[in-house]
Amino acid sequence: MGALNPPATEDRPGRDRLIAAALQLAAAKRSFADIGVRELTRAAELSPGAFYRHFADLEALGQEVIRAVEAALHEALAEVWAGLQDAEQLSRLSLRAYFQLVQTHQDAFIVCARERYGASRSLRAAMRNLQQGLARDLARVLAHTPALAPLPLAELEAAALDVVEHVNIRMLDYVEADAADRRRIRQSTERFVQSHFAGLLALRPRTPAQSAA
Amino acid sequence: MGALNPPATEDRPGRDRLIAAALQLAAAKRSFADIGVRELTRAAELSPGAFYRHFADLEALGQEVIRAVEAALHEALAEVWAGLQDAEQLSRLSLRAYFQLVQTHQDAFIVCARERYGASRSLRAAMRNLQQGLARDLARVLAHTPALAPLPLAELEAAALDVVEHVNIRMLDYVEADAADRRRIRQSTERFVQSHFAGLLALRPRTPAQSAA
DNA sequence: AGCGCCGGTATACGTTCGTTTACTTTCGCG
DNA sequence: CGCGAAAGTAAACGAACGTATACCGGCGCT
Repeated sequence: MGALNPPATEDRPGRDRLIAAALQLAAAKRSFADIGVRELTRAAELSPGAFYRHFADLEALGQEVIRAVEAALHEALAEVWAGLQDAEQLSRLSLRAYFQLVQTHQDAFIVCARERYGASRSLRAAMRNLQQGLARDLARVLAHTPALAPLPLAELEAAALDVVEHVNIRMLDYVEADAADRRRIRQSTERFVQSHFAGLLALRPRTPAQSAA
Repeated sequence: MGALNPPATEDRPGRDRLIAAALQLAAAKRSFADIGVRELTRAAELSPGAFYRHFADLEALGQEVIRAVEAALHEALAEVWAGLQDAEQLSRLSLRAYFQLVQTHQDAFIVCARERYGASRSLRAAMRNLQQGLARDLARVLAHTPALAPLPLAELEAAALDVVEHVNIRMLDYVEADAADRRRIRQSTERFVQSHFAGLLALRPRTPAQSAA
């Protein structure tokens, strides 16, 4: 997608202007559902009809943005996880990469994060999918750490999903905060992650052989 | 407020019809911001102008609904916490009361919960306030349980806020789920709470006394 | 050279909307 | 009884909206 990965092979300036304008407007207005086609084309300096040359409706545009965000997220985290040598650093490095990514693509990430609770059923579903995919990947990585390896994968995935959801929300506060608060939010988010997995282990019955969920 | 606490001393049928219709519409459309005055008055079988006899705008109506929800929540939880004799039962009983309340006032609770991430800055703030108040009350109760008493109150409040936020989100899934999924969601929410506080204790440097709550 | 598609424009149609205004009805109360 | 406030109505205003249609220039091909 144009706005995140510079176009390379594709060259559709009008389309890219539409996406960029949509991100700006949606970031300001809280959701794709809150922007109108006319308003959007006005911001992109196009005529109203031009929108339909590229998208069937605003939801289609939203779906594309979410796909792009998912790709960027996946790539960044895969890189972190590939170069990981110390399991202790997993949460710190992952969260660092995540918040960095958010900072460079603020609008896209904010808008997608909000869409998780937004008006459009299909965009909500797309975001839930994104989160579940992320949680599955994360759980696989967690399963390779010595501390968490004994836990059943399903439990790791559930916990990972809790974490992903929590981070999603904290990020919404993050982008609206000033520098000092941002540091605080990053720290408390990391505490949350640590604490959540620590609790998972602490609640595990003493003998790992016994498991009934 | 009319829709939650039957009117008693106050009798303003038009106003109550407006609130009821707003809850229905907002629950269907995902937010107060997505309904229009005309649409609302049409649903309430009033003329468009009638709305302004009762509210300055839709946000004012939203504020009132949030106040009512806050009152209902506060009352129900205060009752649970007052009659509590076993600290082990805190999370189970609180969540039971909460989900019960949600079930009987579905629309109001859904809409408010969503407004936490919604388009209106002031409604978002109101919901954040509600959550913080809840977290403060909860932290005070937690501070009286033997297991958590040694933790600093600020830490308890932060953890309580995490819990409140998590529950808020799970509830959104809850109301859209069928009976079987609802049971699952209630259980996993309780696991989350347990695990979160267990992790808080586990990460505490010097606390050999265990007895997980 | 000619054809067709792609991305763009201008324009028009019918809705829907928020809000204001001026008028009416009802009713508690001094 | 009379009157003022509260709660309702109808009607009108201009504005914004989504979408359809018809038209046009440039580009890539054959």
